[in-house]
Amino acid sequence: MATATKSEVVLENAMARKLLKALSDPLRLQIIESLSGGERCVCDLINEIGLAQSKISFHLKVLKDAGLITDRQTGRWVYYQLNIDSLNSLQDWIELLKESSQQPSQACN
Amino acid sequence: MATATKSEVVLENAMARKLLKALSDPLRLQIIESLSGGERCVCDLINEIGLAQSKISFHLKVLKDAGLITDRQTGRWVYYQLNIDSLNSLQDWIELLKESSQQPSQACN
DNA sequence: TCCTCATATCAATTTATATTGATATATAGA
DNA sequence: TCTATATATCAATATAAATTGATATGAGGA
Repeated sequence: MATATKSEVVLENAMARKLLKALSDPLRLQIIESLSGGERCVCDLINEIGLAQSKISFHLKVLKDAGLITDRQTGRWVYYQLNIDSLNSLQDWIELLKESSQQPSQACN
Repeated sequence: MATATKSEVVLENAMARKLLKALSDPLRLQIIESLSGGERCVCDLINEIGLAQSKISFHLKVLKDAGLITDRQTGRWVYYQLNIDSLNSLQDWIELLKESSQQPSQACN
């Protein structure tokens, strides 16, 4: 069983909060799922998902601010990619939840 | 590496959507984190989190509807508990994302 | 039966978030 | 330098979600 100090848990929670918020929109999930197929430029996403460019850009920014994706510019194109580290963090957070809920339960009242 | 059929992936996605939405609120995360310490009745949560009862009840409903928690009534008390299965589903969904992003990337344009 | 307590629900309001359409920026090529 | 293209940003609006305070439900005990 992994161990985590209290301050590590607090950090995990803060990060999880940010990631979960960013993942709470269906359109952003579509983007994430698309990016799980590999790096894509914005124009690819626009074609694939079939939505307004400003909309896609807006949601890409939210995902990027949360650390879920990274970008890289080449000429006029900007390529976006999943950030696997952030997915690992989220998995770790869930793992911690599961672990602590397996401990003997507290008295209630 | 785990394998998943296309329809399984679609199901995973639909479930992930629901779970992530429910986890996108800070108060609900507090509740989840509290429940990770074991089963709690509503009054415990109210004391622990220090917020209005209607607020707590509202968010508990959201979490329950998403399948993240279960409840059990004893007399006048209702006890809530984390649903580990839902956490496993979420982990699986993240795992799928990670796996597919490790495959050779698609041509872009 | 009546009262109290734990919890749920509801309507009104507030607050947060997403969408839209337009415009700005910046790069590449003519 | 001028034009076309890719992407980002912004103000206005629309939509969705959370909060509040009040009331309803339903169980247990007097």
